[in-house]
Amino acid sequence: MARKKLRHTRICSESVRNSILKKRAASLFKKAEEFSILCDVEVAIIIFSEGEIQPIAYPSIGQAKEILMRYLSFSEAERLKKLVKHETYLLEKVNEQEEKISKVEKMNEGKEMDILFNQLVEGKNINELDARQLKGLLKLSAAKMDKLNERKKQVIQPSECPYRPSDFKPVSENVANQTIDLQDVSPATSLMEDLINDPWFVENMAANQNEFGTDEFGTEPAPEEGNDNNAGDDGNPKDLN
Amino acid sequence: MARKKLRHTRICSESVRNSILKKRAASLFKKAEEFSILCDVEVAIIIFSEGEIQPIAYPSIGQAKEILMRYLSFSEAERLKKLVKHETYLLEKVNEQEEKISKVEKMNEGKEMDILFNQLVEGKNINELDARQLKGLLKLSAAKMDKLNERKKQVIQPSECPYRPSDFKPVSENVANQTIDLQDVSPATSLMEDLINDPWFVENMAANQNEFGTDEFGTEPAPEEGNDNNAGDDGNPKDLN
DNA sequence: ATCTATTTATAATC
DNA sequence: TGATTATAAATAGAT
Repeated sequence: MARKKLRHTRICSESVRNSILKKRAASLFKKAEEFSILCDVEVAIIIFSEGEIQPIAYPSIGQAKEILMRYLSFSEAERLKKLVKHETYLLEKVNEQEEKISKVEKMNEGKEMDILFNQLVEGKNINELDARQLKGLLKLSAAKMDKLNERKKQVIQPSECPYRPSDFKPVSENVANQTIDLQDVSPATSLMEDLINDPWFVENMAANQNEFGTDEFGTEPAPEEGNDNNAGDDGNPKDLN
Repeated sequence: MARKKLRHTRICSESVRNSILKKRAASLFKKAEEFSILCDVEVAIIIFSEGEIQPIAYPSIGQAKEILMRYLSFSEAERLKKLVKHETYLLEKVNEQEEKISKVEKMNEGKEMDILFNQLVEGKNINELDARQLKGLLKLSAAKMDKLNERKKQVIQPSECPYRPSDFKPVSENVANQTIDLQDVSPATSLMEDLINDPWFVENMAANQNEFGTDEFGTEPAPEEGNDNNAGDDGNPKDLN
């Protein structure tokens, strides 16, 4: 600084200002260079001139960037942490959705089997089903059989449970209400009536005897008729496992 | 610089070096301040001293950070762009999953209605259903009615289609095979037999007459019996829309 | 820290 | 622009 005391205001003339800017920037960088060597420090300087997009930088734009990145590493790390957290959250959401789908699809499979079961009961030909459907139906049939056997034990040995258990619901409420009254007849008889009138039971019995898909109208009371017309079924189902 | 020409080598003494460092850093910042006012520029300086974690910065650590971030904005923007792209990808994946779920759930609803329909046919009491189930069943019943009516037209006017259409499958194949042969009897008769023996049709007729849930065994051929025991149903279903 | 002999930086001028 | 120069500012080393 010379000839006049330093001014603490902006230089009006643009040309002068630009001239001074160059000199001062060079000077500043020179001092920075000297400083960094003398004191063994890393110095980075960025100068943004109004209107200019590209800044002036020391030691160079690239090096300054590297130094500044290092300086910003702490807050950068925090920002990245948040972003990673958000990303993790989204991935978790995706996984949740996938689980939900597989759950619903499983439910769907169960319902499909229920429908197929009922269709079979109503007389659908077993030959129309594929292996997957047969497999699912066998599983469903086994479950229904288990329930029926359990009920059978309960009714055959009424001493342990003389009255109809409250949690037992006949498959067909109509049959129980109209044709049979468990309070009036012997349990064994009511069970047989119940089972005979239950299409599920009929179908399960047939399944257990390896005789799928009798071609009669399955929901019609079965035992009174001869079941000898198993049209279209050879009685030898393939091994589905 | 004074008393001796400037050294271009590192100061050995740590104490001296630190002393010089303070002076020079202050001087540098003073020049930077003067410069920024005089030339109307933004200046940011970062000084990393070896061993020190926290750097010395001008105009302040916070302001320097802001300026440096702006300087790095271009490469920063690119990084963020990539991250946002990844995030968008994940969000799209989530949306896809949600669509898939709603699709499967819709399918599920359809299957549930099918099951309910069959259960009703087998005698399930209409009172056990809730509004949603009734609504779904009404929809399903309407669809089944449409199909039946279509078939009715086809059979009543056999001139346009003298043989059984290949795409027509009786609901109960047994009934068609055993009790009725469409080739041998008049179309009208076979239709009536077909419909009378079809539990879906029976139930749909009942539904269309606003008489839900007769307490009889619904899969049993119905018309031969008096349908006057509509126990537990007042015949006035609520508006489900 | 303070002082001071020097060196450097630079505003104004050419 | 670039060089000159008078002078302000910076500062190494001593106190």
